[in-house]
Amino acid sequence: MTIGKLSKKTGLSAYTIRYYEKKGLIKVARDAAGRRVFDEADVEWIRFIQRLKDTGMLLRDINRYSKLRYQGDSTVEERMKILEEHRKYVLAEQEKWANNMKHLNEKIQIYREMFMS
Amino acid sequence: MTIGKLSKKTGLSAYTIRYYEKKGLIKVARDAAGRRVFDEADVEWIRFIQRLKDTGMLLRDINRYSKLRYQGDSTVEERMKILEEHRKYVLAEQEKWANNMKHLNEKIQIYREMFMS
DNA sequence: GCTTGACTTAGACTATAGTCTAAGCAGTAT
DNA sequence: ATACTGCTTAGACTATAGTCTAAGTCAAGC
Repeated sequence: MTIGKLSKKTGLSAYTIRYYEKKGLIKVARDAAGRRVFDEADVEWIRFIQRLKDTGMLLRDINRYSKLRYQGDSTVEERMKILEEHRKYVLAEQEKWANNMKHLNEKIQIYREMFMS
Repeated sequence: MTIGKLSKKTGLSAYTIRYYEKKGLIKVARDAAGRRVFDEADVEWIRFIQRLKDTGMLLRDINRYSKLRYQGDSTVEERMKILEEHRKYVLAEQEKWANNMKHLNEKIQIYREMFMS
């Protein structure tokens, strides 16, 4: 699969995919002509990167995880620890969002009363 | 209250508070010597800005809201609409976070099984 | 055999949101 | 009076994450 196909599959722009490769987040195979070649495993890995990004992990930290992943199964424990640490962060964020949502609802309610009366 | 006190109260740096003023998010009174003077109403407003920011609203959009707010009660309806729109966004984000959390837990579980066995 | 379209590179540019510096002024403490 | 602290300004600088351009290569269809 070419970078264009992968871009369509993942929703990342080709620019961004190249940028992720340059940063070290993904390692990419090449064909005889020097063009990037991707497979389904790359798609899965990109999707996981997107999840980490969506939950506020910085590329810097995703990169740390990525380096371990490319080192193979011996790094499973360390990767698990990173994810467990990140899980704590996500839980805290969810709490923050819930709290902010509560206040947002209250504010809207106040406005609604002001506007109705 | 000076900018230093407000900074301590809100957790924003003095730099950031000045930056928010420059951007138009907050309007600030001055004393005879030209120094910024804040009151409790400013603290409340900053705290609300922080909530909007924490829920992913861009300064650009917070600014739009701010301009209406400084125009007085006649803009209540419009502000309410902005908040209701933003509320939808926050709900969608919460769903995304919940979904990502689910996958994160699954991944951790897989690692845990790999590590334990 | 030429055009078209997708690919390649390095490096410049953008957006967002700060963060800091330099030079200077105001008010308080010794 | 002098030193100290906290404030003032404009504008330069930083971090993060892309986004795009220029110049060129390659393979397929006509």
